Amino acid sequence: MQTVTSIQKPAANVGLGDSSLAMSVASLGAPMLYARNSEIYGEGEQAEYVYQVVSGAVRTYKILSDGRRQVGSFYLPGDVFGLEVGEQHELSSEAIVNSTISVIKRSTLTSLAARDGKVAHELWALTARELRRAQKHVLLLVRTAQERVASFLLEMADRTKGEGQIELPMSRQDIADYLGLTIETVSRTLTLLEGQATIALRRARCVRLTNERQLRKLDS
Amino acid sequence: MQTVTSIQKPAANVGLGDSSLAMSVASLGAPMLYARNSEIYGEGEQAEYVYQVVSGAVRTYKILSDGRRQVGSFYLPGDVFGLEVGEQHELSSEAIVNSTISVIKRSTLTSLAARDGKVAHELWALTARELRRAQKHVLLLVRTAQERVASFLLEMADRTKGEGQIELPMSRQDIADYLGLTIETVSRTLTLLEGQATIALRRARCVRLTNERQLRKLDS
DNA sequence: CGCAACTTTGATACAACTCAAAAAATGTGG
DNA sequence: CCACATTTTTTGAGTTGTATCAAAGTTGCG
Repeated sequence: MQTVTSIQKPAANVGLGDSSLAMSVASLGAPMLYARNSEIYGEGEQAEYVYQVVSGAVRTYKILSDGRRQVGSFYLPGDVFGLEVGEQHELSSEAIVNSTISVIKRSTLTSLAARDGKVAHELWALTARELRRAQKHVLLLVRTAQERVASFLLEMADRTKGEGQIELPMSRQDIADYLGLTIETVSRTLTLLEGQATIALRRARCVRLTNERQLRKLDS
Repeated sequence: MQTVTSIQKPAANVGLGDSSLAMSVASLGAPMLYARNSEIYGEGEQAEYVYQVVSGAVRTYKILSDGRRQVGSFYLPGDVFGLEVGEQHELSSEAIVNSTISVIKRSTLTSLAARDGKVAHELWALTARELRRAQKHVLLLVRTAQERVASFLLEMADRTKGEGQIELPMSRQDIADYLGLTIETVSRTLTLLEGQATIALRRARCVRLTNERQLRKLDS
């Protein structure tokens, strides 16, 4: 499960970064293949690289003292992750499914930033985006299970733009660890939402949002 | 309760910022007085200024759709807050007690940053610090009430360095809204910790950590 | 001193967790 | 392609930690 392969061809531009930084990572980065469940970096490791998902999906997480895992974020194609200001990675990261990840040396970006204030601002803005994401995560964790799941589904729908149908790359355990719930509660809540005809579960990892208005009411 | 007063003398350097940015805010900023419970800025307002606590204490927060309040952070003397990369403030902020706050125009800092890469890096680092704080907050919210309260007390002790004795500027409601609990649960948990001789409550807002080892075990 | 705000304590309710097992999906080798 | 093994997901029954509702103490200020 630890397969990591460098591939030669630059991947097609996923076209999700309108920022010059995301473009830089895409154009200057080396595309690498990570197998499902393989580690990309570990918490506490030197933060030598910055990453961008080309295809697939990534989770970042921490292991708590009691053995539970808390997922910090999910990253989808176009998303940049692993950028640190300090020397070490704050969380660990793994590929959720077989993924292509563009990898660029952090020093390349920081030396670019030293000469170009625009790049420096992009790096700052990227960290600020992560901050807003974490702040939203805090707000999520004080809500009910229904509200957390509804919010998660809407977020995924927004980010995948899959015409009302979401293909979830992650397991119930991943979702539970992101939402601060158990897999049983996530499963039960999805079943409940299905019973209300708020969503339709075509398969376990394929969700159709049949009543987005109702979901947004729960989210709000 | 909305008293805000500009005062003339620069406040004494609180000496908590070894970063040049904190120094810049302290030296270039205008000291202002904010009365207890007065708003410093509101969510969604233009983020025209950056703030540093000189004396007193500040909370940032959001109001949820159901009327509950979630406190994002507490800021103590030396702490910089209200720095945004975007145009608007993400949270609201209020003085917890009568406070002196040093206020500086954000444009002053950003134009400094445009000429001095060191300053640009400081701004970035400050946002990264907020990100780490928010990530810790996420981890806090998935733990038990005892663990949350223990962690909060240790954090406050570290930040106030009050010789094992903490003078809390904030109410039980503030603490509850920070920890994602009710005031009753916070109160009961403090009583429980007191019963275990883990802490001593000299007065409601004055806590002595009598068994820090036990608290750290809960925090871990 | 006396009132208002804050904190603590008590009794009960309920949402989410735990433990357990069935059902469904996924992968593997013959 | 099917039979089997494994993993993942769902469902069920019972428990528990925290919330809610209610009231009694405290504290601090005007």
